Formats: sequence, structure tokens, C-alpha cells
Amino acid sequence: MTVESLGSGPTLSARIAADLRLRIESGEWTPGEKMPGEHDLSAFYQVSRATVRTALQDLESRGLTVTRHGLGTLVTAQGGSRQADLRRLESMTDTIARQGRLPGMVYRSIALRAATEVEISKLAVGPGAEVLATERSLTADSETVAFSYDVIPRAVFPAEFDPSEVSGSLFALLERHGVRAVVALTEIHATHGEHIGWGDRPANASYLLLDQVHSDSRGVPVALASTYFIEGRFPFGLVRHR
Amino acid sequence: MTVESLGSGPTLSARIAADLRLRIESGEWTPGEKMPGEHDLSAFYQVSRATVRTALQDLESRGLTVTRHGLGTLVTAQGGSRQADLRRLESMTDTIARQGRLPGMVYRSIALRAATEVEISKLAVGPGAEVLATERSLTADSETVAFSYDVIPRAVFPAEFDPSEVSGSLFALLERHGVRAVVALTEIHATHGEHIGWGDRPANASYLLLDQVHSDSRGVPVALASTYFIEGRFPFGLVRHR
DNA sequence: AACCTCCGGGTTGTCAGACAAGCTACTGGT
DNA sequence: ACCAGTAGCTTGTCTGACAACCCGGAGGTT
Repeated sequence: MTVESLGSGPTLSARIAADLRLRIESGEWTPGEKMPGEHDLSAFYQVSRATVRTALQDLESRGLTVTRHGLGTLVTAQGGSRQADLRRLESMTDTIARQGRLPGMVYRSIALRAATEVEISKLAVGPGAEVLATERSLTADSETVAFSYDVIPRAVFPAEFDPSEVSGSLFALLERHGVRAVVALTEIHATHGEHIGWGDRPANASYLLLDQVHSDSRGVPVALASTYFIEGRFPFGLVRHR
Repeated sequence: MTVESLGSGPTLSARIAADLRLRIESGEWTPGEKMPGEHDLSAFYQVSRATVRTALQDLESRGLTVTRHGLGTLVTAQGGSRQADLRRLESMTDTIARQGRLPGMVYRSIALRAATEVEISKLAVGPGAEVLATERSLTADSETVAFSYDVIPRAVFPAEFDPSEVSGSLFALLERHGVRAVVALTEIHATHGEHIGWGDRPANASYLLLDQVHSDSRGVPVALASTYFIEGRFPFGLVRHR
């Protein structure tokens, strides 16, 4: 196995981790089975054992494997990839696409307005600061799966910014302006009621609410997102581990 | 800083990671601030840089820090520890205690019965296998916070097992019989309705349902747990990251 | 036959030093 | 005021070695 044949990635260990994830999900090793030792893997990928260890630590942090001193690395789960992994921060568009469904979104409103007190606090902006507030529904294969209320500080955008240019993923919008959200502090709630959402939606539905504060790598808050997922239309999964 | 003064842990890097977590949560470095470099940390703890790197990868996998090539390690969040971290698999008792509340539980029923078809499939046991099924409510400071339906294969316990000995945490019960759950494949749902739970509970409440299949390190399913958390009585948090 | 102790091979954890690759901030020029 | 180049710091990867640990088998005892 040559390194070049692996997919792209920022670091060598990340590419190897990605390849190992694929091999696990393809069923090359069944749950409970022992993976090759670090020495064998380093020979196979022709990298140092240190690099292999970094990749294996990535797998373990995702709950796919368990590595134990003196024993080896065991595969624990291989089915978790079908569902949206709550630990991974990615755009809703990518999340839906990963499930093999066609993502889409319909903006209901896009407006610049003064920030509310809660927003001022959570976004750490000055009083009276302006924000870009959007309301949109997210669809998968043309079925509405979620309603999202998002808020971005006006200061992120240049002076000549035109709200009407907003379209598609907010992650992409942020990155077009040089801002990259890497962490999101998330609260998870359950709720229901007819006041949630708009348009065509199930009667008496339950909603899974993800209340998120997105920040860049320096800890500066760059966006608030409150997303209501319609129960039953969007599988949320997670691999928990010790 | 001497290694001996750090808390206990299976490995050196785990002890250092735990210490760094404490230092982050204590506010020694504010979000956005750069932590000392790996070389400085290895000198401080008097361990090799490889060990420090392992500890830092643990922090990053928890979303507490972001490490970037050529730049350093930045602290991103320090407030996430107040809430239950969904990524960490631990007993409900420990989770409640971590929030500074007094955990308790009331068993409503404990019974041995034949496994249902769904249970046979999820637990990978033979048809007609027996299971231990329990219903219980979980309390924090005497307030009911969740209802849990749990199922454990009969085969986990010895022949002379007496269901009436069941009490306290199911994790502890499993470990008393030499079984250690290390991974849980979890589905997250929102639901509501008066048919959920029993006894004193809010009218028209929403519930966050965690549907989990617990497995040991060899991938063998050892328990099913369906836990309904009463919305508003139990904060669920998560640090998502790229 | 059943049980126990010891031991050896295989595996991960840690160590040390070195070089490559990437980022930031400053310097010096235009 | 602006821009290119660079020095210095930081993380990523490499190499080789030894320590700590786990499992299963050999050999002995009961």
C-alpha cells in the first residue's frame, strides 16, 4: 500500500485513519475481531509506528475501536456510520448527503437586525450590534426534515455585504468570508408543539432541538444555530464509549 | 511537576490528559488562548513529547482544544463540563453525581422473561433466550429525571442468580459479574405522550429518548437500555468539532 | 482428569533525538 | 503605505529501543 493512493487530508495520519475507517465499515474486520498490530500496519502503509498510533487514536476517539495495552486493537462497532454522527461538526448539507439523500434548503427569511440580549451574550458582541438572522427549512429528497434559526454577527461580513446573496449552506457562507467554525457547544433538547416550524409538517410531531454556539479555532463565537429536527425523519446516532 | 502527584490512571498519558482537563476547566487558559508548546509541556511533566502528544490528542478528541500544525494548541471551550457529555459512556449514577446532584433510583419491576424478537436481534442471542428486564426511574436530588427500560441477557449471570439481588447501577451489576460495557451504539429520539413513564411527572412533557446497545470490548452485546429523559430536568450537552 | 504456576512470545506504552513542514511576526525594501 | 522575504517557533513524522502488559501453552501437582 502506497501513501499516495490514499485520499487527501491535512496530515498523513488523518489519511490513514480515514482509510482504516473505510476498511472497518466495509467489514474487513468484524466487531470483536483484532486488527493487525501497529507494527504490521506501519509496514503495510509504509509509515512509522508513531503515525499509525495517531491514526488508531483517532479511531478509538470515535468509538470504532478499543486499544488495550498488551492485547491489541479490537473493532467494536461498524454500523454507526449510517446515522448522522452528532460528534462531528459538519454542515447540514453534508450530513444529509452522507446519508445518501439529496440535500436542499428553503430560506423563509433573511434579515439584518439588532441582536437580542441573549445573542449579545452568546456571541460576545457589543450591545446594539447587528446580526444576520435567517430562517430556513432543510430538506432531504424534497422532504422537510428540519427547521433552523441561525444568527451570524454582522461584523463577520464586509461593509458592502448584501443579505440577498445568502444561499445554500451557512458553513459555506462563512468560509467565503474567511471564517471557519471548528467547534460547536451544543445543547440537546426535546420539544413539541404546533408553534414550531411552518408549512407542511406532521401534526403533533416531536422535535429534537440542537442549540449550538459555533466558534472558530480561537474560541471566537461566529454563529448561533437552533435547529429543530422533525422526529422520525432524521436518524441521529452516536457511539458512546469509555 | 512530578508524575507521581497526578491522579491514578491506566496510562501515563491518560493521567496527564486528566490533569490538563482540570487545568483547562479551572480557567488556567481562556478560550482562544494558546497552551504551552509540546516541548514545554514535556519538560513540565517530565515525560517524553510522545506522551504529551497522546494526551493532547485526547483533549482534541473531546473538543476541548484544537491543535494546528505550525501554530500550537488552542483552548476552545471550558464550560462544557457542567453538562452530561453524551460522548462519554458512564453510568447514570455517575453522570448525575458529576453534576453535583445526589443520584438515586427506584425500581418499578425486575423480572426474568423470554426475549422479544427485537431483543434477540439486538443482543445477538438465540431464539427463546431469557433476559433480565428492569423498569426503573432515575432521580437527582429526589426529583425524577428519567425513566429507563433495561434488558440484559440471562446468560451473563450465573445459574444461581437471584433477580432480587438487583439494585443500584446496572453498570455496577454487570461488573460484579465480570462484564464491562465499553461502547454503546446510541440512537437519539424526541418523543412525548402520557403513556411514557409512571408516577409523578410533568403533564404534556417532552422526552429525550436514548436507545442504546451496550457492548463489551469484543463487540458482544451485553445490555439494551432505553432511557426517557424528562425535558428540562436534565441538561444534555456535547462538544462537536471537525 | 482437573487444576495451578511459570514462562515466553506478541502487543501496546513510553522514551530519546532528529529532521521536515507549516505558521506568525518582523525586517527591509520598494 | 505596501509588499516580499526570512528567522524562529510550533507541530508532524521518522527511527530504534526498551518497559509494561496480556494471553496461551508447557509442565508440574493434586
